[in-house]
Amino acid sequence: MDGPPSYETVGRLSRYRRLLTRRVETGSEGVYSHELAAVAGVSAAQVRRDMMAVGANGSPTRGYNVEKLVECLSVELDDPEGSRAALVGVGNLGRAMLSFFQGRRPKLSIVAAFDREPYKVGRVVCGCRCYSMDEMSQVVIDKKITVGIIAVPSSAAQAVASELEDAGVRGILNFAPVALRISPETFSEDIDMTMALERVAYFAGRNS
Amino acid sequence: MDGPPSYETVGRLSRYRRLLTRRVETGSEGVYSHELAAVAGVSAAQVRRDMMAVGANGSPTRGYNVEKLVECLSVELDDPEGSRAALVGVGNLGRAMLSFFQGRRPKLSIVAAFDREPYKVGRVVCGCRCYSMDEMSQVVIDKKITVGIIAVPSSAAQAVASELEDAGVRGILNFAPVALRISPETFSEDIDMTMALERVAYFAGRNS
DNA sequence: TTCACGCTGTGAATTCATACACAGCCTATC
DNA sequence: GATAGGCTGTGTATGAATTCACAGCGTGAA
Ligand SMILES: NC(=O)c1ccc[n+]([C@@H]2O[C@H](COP(=O)([O-])OP(=O)(O)OC[C@H]3O[C@@H](n4cnc5c(N)ncnc54)[C@H](O)[C@@H]3O)[C@@H](O)[C@H]2O)c1
Ligand SMILES: NC(=O)c1ccc[n+]([C@@H]2O[C@H](COP(=O)([O-])OP(=O)(O)OC[C@H]3O[C@@H](n4cnc5c(N)ncnc54)[C@H](O)[C@@H]3O)[C@@H](O)[C@H]2O)c1
Repeated sequence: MDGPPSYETVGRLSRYRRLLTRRVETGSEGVYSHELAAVAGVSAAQVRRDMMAVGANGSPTRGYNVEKLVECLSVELDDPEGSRAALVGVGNLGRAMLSFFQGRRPKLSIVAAFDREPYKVGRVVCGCRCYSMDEMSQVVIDKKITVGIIAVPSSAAQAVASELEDAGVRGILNFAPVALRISPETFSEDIDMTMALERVAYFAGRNS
Repeated sequence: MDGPPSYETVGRLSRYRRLLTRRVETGSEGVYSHELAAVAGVSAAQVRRDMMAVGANGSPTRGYNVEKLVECLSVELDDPEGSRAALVGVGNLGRAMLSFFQGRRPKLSIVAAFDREPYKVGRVVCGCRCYSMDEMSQVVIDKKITVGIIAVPSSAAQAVASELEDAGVRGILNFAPVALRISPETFSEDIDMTMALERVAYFAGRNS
């Protein structure tokens, strides 16, 4: 079970790091797989498997060293040069994203926003400048942007995805409820909030 | 492979319905599994399996009747009396949710908002009244609310989840990046946007 | 020094979702 | 009426992710 961490593993690694970052502030030295498992909401065996995937090793008596582990996870997760993201669609959701991610993580930040509405272009939202769509390819190159976030209406999502790809972006986080047709070179992940809410309503009714 | 639709299947059913709703407006009579599969971004076999799960059947020559199918999916997905949701945390993300879901679907709507900030209580945001946290148990009963949406900071998420459960909610959509400890009676789904963005950045770098 | 405990690391088993592959069928066509 | 084509419905296979289960080990106690 070696090789690069899988899709699911990478997601959990991200969560582990966030939880451990909190814990390091409380001054804990070590953490056991079952402790991390409890706060992360997974099994202890799962945690140990994930640790194997990043080559972290713990001691049977002290568990995993928290600081070492955060460092190890960061080496795996963060690009050494950092990653920069562009947000397309400065609407309600887009503004929420901008406000949330501004200045949160040095290695991963939203450095540009795009919108087609002329009255939004040129404005600075949450410390992030909004550009016109025409400027995308230039801005993506200048700012070394590798990630795009699509927060436009679903009717515009496919066009935006293609523009992002053409500009050189290699990862897309898509909030629009459409299946994007993109090159297999480009990684994409969809977050469909409507689907999620409908699913919760479905199973809430079933568990009544 | 009978029995109730699985977690993943329910999610796809929701997506199918949305896609088919658009299609019915264009006047299409029937749809083949491979057509629906293409727009949904899944395989044709997957579509047919999902159709089996809801007991929908198509004809080898005409495919599935679109109107019948939407009806069939709605019978499966929608509670006959409708589902009503409460949003907790009228911040950036909460307001985006409110504006997006207002008046969108008759069988699933956000009918109340809650926040602890006194200056938000009593205001109407996107047609939805904001209540104080003290009013939760009463409002949940009065409005027959079965679903809760958690959009508060992660430090407050567990407390809010417990309050929602105590009030009688049986399904929770959680945006805070913490694993909720809730009764197994209650269904919960997490949407962790930070994790999703970190994952996209990770695989974007890898596919460079 | 010896022993017992509890955790790590990991092969094996299990579970679950998805994809394959084809029998059966309906329709259109000749 | 016979035939060919293409799609549905589904048993089976494949593949991936998770869990089980335990050997190995370091530590602290007796
Ligand atoms: N809670 C939510 O907000 C929510 C929930 C579920 C799904 N979504 C999805 O997220 C996406 C965004 O939702 P929202 O609520 O922020 O929408 P919104 O209407 O508030 O914002 C959309 C923004 O995109 C811009 N835009 C439109 N077409 C564009 C184009 N071709 N190029 C560039 N910019 C363009 C608009 O000017 C606007 O600023 C939608 O696809 C929606 O389906 C949102
Ligand atoms: N793009 C985003 O907005 C984004 C991205 C990733 C994660 N999240 C998560 O979503 C959640 C909400 O994010 P946000 O950006 O909307 O935050 P926000 O700070 O804009 O809003 C939080 C709201 O919750 C209210 N609140 C705080 N404590 C409360 C309590 N105990 N009871 C009731 N209300 C309370 C606050 O008054 C505020 O209105 C957070 O957990 C965050 O981690 C958001």
